[in-house]
Amino acid sequence: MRIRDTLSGEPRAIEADEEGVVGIYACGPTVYSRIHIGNARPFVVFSLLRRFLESEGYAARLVVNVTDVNDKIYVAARSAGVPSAEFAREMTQAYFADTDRLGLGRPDAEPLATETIEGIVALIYELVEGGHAYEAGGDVYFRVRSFDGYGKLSNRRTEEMDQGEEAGSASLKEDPLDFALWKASKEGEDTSWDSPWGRGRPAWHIECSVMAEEELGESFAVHGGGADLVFPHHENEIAQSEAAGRRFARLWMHNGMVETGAEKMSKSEGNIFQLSEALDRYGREAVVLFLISGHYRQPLAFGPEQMEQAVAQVERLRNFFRTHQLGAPGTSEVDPGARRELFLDALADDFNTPRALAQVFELVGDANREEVPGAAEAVRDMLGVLGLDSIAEVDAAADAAAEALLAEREEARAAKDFERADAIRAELAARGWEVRDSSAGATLVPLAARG
RNA sequence: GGCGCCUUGGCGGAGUGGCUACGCAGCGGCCUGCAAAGCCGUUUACACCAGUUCGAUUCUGGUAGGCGCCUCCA
Repeated sequence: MRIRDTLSGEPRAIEADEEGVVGIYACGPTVYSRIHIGNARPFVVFSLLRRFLESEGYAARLVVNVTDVNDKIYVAARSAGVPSAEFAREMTQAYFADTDRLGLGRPDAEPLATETIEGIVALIYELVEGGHAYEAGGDVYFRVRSFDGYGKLSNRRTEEMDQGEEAGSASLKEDPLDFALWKASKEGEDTSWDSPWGRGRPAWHIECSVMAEEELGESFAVHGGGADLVFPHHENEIAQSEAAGRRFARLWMHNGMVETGAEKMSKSEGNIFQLSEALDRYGREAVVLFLISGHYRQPLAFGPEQMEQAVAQVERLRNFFRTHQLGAPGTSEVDPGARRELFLDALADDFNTPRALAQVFELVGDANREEVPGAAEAVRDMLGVLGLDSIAEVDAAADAAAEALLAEREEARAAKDFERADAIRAELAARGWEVRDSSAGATLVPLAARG
């Protein structure tokens, strides 16, 4: 299993630790609003990466944090008129509910920043003791120039960094490059904790350094997240953890952005499409399929047309299972096992999901042409690795009224009363059923959900 | 301005120094009472300009355009 490592810029093997565990830490959301399709991409990518690794025999452990204390949460809570802790709790629950609907299971651990305060304070204290951080007016800042490796992940040099920030404001920093580890409690902030530097709360980056270590140890296999986190978030995590003597992540993996039009979907751009709405309109299979229809590192275009395509692809796969049963007899030149190997090879090669999906569709096409023993099993297994084996499930049985109409239509057809038969077909369509005639008789299929 | 990435057929989106990616949509056909599903065929795809090469969409250089990060962001 090789993944393109952001730090070295090269494909590198994923290395399990001594216990044989592949620890994966993926940055989760800051819960100040419902998550959108773009936020769902890393959730899907890393959930499926864990799934694939497990299917390959690794013991994978996925940790996805929730950042539930943050400036934006204070702001959003205030405008919602509720205490920020309560607001964060509600949004965290909404995040769990929304991602549950993707049907990919939960990460193995989902730590909250607010439940990691003790460890956060301890690490900051350690950094201060080691000379890598300093207290100033109740805040604590990381001393960037004390860490030689700063900039190695995002390929920036400290000399070239924009230092013009906070022009005019009375910064307490020794150096404009320094970033906050701990922030003194301010007016209007209704959550705070005791620390050696007074009441306050953690700044943005520090919680991930601590949570990753608490859940996965001082060194772990993969650290992931959206490409927009490379700088400063992940750069700062490296600085915090490595300055404190940790080996930290052995490989960095970043997913590209979901774009609408030609722009990144982001809450600040206002061009968002909520995950829950996408699930309502297109169904979980189409949403998951859409999110893996492009390589994880590339930007991915989102739009109604793209989602309709995903719905149509799901339908094609579903139709395959409607007409191809498991345990099909016969012989064929087509080797489903070989397809499955190519599918797994594609995933093992920098998690190339579009290439893997092409193998699925190749086999579906082959088996639609001729009966291929084992094809249905292989397709279902491949989809299973991608969390999409629900597509193989048989349709819910039609209700009695629909079945009666279908029988009536069969009678009309037998009597060559096609006008009547077509009228019944329209009636069934209005009830959500599509009639499909075949030599084996007519069947009812649920109409596909379309946006 | 700095760093990184991208430009593939109507759309989405892989990939490769010479061999049909795949899917969606359109068109024609087969099948069908008609449809649907499925199958077959189909519209000379690789931004532009040079260079390397027997041969480049694939490598190198440049041009144009676009995106991301540099401030909160998956």
